[in-house]
Order: sequence, then structure tokens, then C-alpha cells
Amino acid sequence: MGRAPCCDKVGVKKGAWTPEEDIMLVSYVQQHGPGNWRAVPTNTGLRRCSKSCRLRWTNYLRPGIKRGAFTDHEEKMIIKLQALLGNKWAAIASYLSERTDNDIKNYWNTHLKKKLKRLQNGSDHQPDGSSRNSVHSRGQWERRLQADVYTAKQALNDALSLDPKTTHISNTKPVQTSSYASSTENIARLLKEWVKTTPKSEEYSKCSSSSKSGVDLYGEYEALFGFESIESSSNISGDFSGSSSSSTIVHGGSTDPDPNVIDRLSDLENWLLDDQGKDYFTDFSSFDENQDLF
DNA sequence: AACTCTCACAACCGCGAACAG
DNA sequence: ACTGTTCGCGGTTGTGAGAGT
Repeated sequence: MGRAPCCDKVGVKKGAWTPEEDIMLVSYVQQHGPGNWRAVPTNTGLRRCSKSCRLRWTNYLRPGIKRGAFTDHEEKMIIKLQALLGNKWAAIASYLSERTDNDIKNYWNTHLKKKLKRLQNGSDHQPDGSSRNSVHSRGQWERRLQADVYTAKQALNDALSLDPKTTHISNTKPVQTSSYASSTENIARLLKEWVKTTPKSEEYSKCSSSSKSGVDLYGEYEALFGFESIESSSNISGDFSGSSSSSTIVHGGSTDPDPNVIDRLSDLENWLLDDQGKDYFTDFSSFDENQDLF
């Protein structure tokens, strides 16, 4: 039998959300909390599909969402987690506080996928058949990566196979009405952006231009896979169990993480933050020959 | 200045899982 | 156990902005 549409397609508005719609949605969620999205359009008068309301809330209006350029550390986390988990964006997002799965997915598709492909193609480039990019070192690297991915997967499986009733991986904050108040910050930001006419920030410009004009391939690898400043990202290790969005890992509700679980996750966490990560990609020795790739 | 191309990101769509009756 | 509904996820598309010609 056919699947019932999530909403009546007739009269449903599509496209970009207006600040007025955002305010209507936020005020509704402040009152009733997120959930029962089916009822949102009728109760708010929004001429939007329930799915659209949920998406708008989870990706843009929800409190605690960080916008703007991804940091080096976030980039590295995404790369490693993607290698480990595949395109499980919600799961990856659970490790990156303040980022949404949609944000990460977009960033991967528009930046990281291309970046990695470029780097991979560059390393495969063997014009004379006797490139310094030896199959030997490449093979070593692949084996090391496979081994460590296996180890990390094992750690993840162990952690996830624990009894959910006693598993408190997350110290996700309990849902409180007051927590929605900070949505006003998101609204304020959206309103600000709505009327913004100023040029993009320096950081953003730097970020977007670097992908086109970068010339230091070695530096690119270092930047991608080095973890030189873990301290600067203390929220990852300190807030490791804190989740930003819904996830397959988070079991939610508790503010008292089980220390056993944290211990069992440590292999994975260590791998994610491991400084050795960059070594996988520095076995390639012909960076200087591939500068034209950028 | 006008046009085209490329990029980045917000939003949509369809599928499957989870849940309720 | 079955059926219908709702939700969440991942892939894909649409579109505006900026860069290039």
C-alpha cells in the first residue's frame, strides 16, 4: 500500500524560511517542547510541512548550534569519524558538539570529499612508473589505517553493546523548558543575517579561498590529519559524551556518565585524538611534485 | 557591464525504523 | 502479529552569491 504523505501538499509553503516563520516555530517549541511535529503546522498556523518544521528546528533554531567555519580540529574529527563510521552523519554529529548532521554532511560533500579525493589522486599520480610514491609505503599506510580502524570499531562496538539500561554514554542535558530560551539567540542571529549587508568575515573568506589557492600539499596533510592542539579543543575530550543532536550513540537523559563506559570508549577517543593520525598520510613522499593539484 | 560558471548551503524527498493502537 | 502513523536519517536538489571571462 502507498505511503501516506507527511502533509497535505496543497497549500504547503516551500523554500527559505522567513524570520516571522522562525519566530512562530520557536515560540511554539518554547511552549510545547520539540516533538509531535505533525501537530506543529496546524497549531502554529505555519503553512509548512511537519518535516520541514522539524528540520528547521533541529538544524537552525535549536539552542546550542554553532554556525560558521569549521575549525581544524572539527575537520579532523569528521575525517576520522567518516573513515570509521561511514556516512553516518547523525552519529558523527554526536561527537561534534554544536554541529548538526546536516551541517557536517554539507561540509563533507562540499569541502572534505573533494579535498581527500584531490590528495588521493595526487598520491596515485605516477607519471614515470617509478614514483617515490611507492606501492610499498602506500600499502603500509593502508594496513595501518585498516588496523586502527578495526581497533576503533572494536572499541565502538564494545561500548555500544553495553546494556542500554545501564549505559549513560551521554551526559546530554535533560530537556528543560528554560533551555529553549537560548533559541532567541539563534533567532537574533538569523534576523541579523537577514538584514546583513556587510561582506563576509575575514575568516570565512580565508577558509573558502584556501581550497582554491592552497599550494602546500604537505601542509595540507598536516592541517588535515595532525592533532597538535588537543587542549584547544577541550570540549571534545571534556565534553566527549555531550551530544548535540539525536544520535544512535546517545541514550540520553542522564547527567551522570558511567565511568566504565567512558573507559571502554577511551580507545576510540584516543584514536580520534591521536597525534599519530597524521602519520598515515605523511608516508607519501611526493608532495612537492603535486603542488599543481591545488 | 553583462554573462556564465562554480561553490556553498538550506531545504526537500524518499526510505526505513520505531512506535502506537 | 499486523497495520497505519510519525520521526529521523541520508541522498539529492535548488538557489543565491561570488568569481571568472
